[in-house]
Amino acid sequence: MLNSDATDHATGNAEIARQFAALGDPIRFAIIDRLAREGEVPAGALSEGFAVSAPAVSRHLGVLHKAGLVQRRVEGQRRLYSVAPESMRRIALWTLSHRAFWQGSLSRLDALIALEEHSDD
Amino acid sequence: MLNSDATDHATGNAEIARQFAALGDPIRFAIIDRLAREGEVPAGALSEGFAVSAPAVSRHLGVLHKAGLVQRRVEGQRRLYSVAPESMRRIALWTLSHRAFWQGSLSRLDALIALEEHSDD
DNA sequence: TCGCTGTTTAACATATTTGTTAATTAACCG
DNA sequence: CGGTTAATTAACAAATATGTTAAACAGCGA
Repeated sequence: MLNSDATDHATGNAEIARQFAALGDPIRFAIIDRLAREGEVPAGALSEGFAVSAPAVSRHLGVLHKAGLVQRRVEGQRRLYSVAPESMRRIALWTLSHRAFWQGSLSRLDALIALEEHSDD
Repeated sequence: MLNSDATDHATGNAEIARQFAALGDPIRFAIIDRLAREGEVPAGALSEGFAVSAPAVSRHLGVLHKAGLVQRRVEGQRRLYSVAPESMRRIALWTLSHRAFWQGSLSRLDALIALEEHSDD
């Protein structure tokens, strides 16, 4: 058991973990997936789309907003939500930093060899 | 409020959401990050690296295993854990499927993305 | 102003998650 | 066999998350 550095090697690991946690709920994941496809969607439309009450969706949106995954824009009485691009980029970057594990159909050993070969990133 | 299809448009959304949930815990995220860098690591070594007890790490590994994110190999009295490549690929593909949201601004990254450009959408 | 629509906050019950320590299982070695 | 190491499972407390309904807030328009 070491200090907290041991659980947080790279910069911003805690933040991306919180973003993954936000994406971990099926409803929130579906919300993000839908926003990424449809662009801006008002809260009310999302409530109709998912099988929980409007207050529940509202709080899910709050969680996503707090995690930095969505942006909110006020237009009249509606709140229009959309995906925050930077957050998606952060997640994509993380997957790319470990791309040796998913590029092609690599075995675990191949992945490690690939990691050795381009150790930059 | 529609039926459950509305919260699960694409195939396997529930599964990837569970994987995000597994990655959402800071310790589990750090475990995955470390396994992706180091390859196979026995449970005991992980326990030493993170600031919680061995049983706690063991259960985190169980969660990761159940979510399909890690593989377990028994060697003598040790259990060697490693990242399951397919799960990483699934997450990477999800980010790529929404790359319109993040590919805009990083030029060094654009080259990497260009390599994947032929694959989907 | 009043009522209507859109959305969030409050209050609360229930379920899940996470951590701890103690006990258990399994393999190794004298 | 008996002791030691490696890891998991059991039992339980505390914290967090999720859903509901009711109330509150805010903008729109007659």
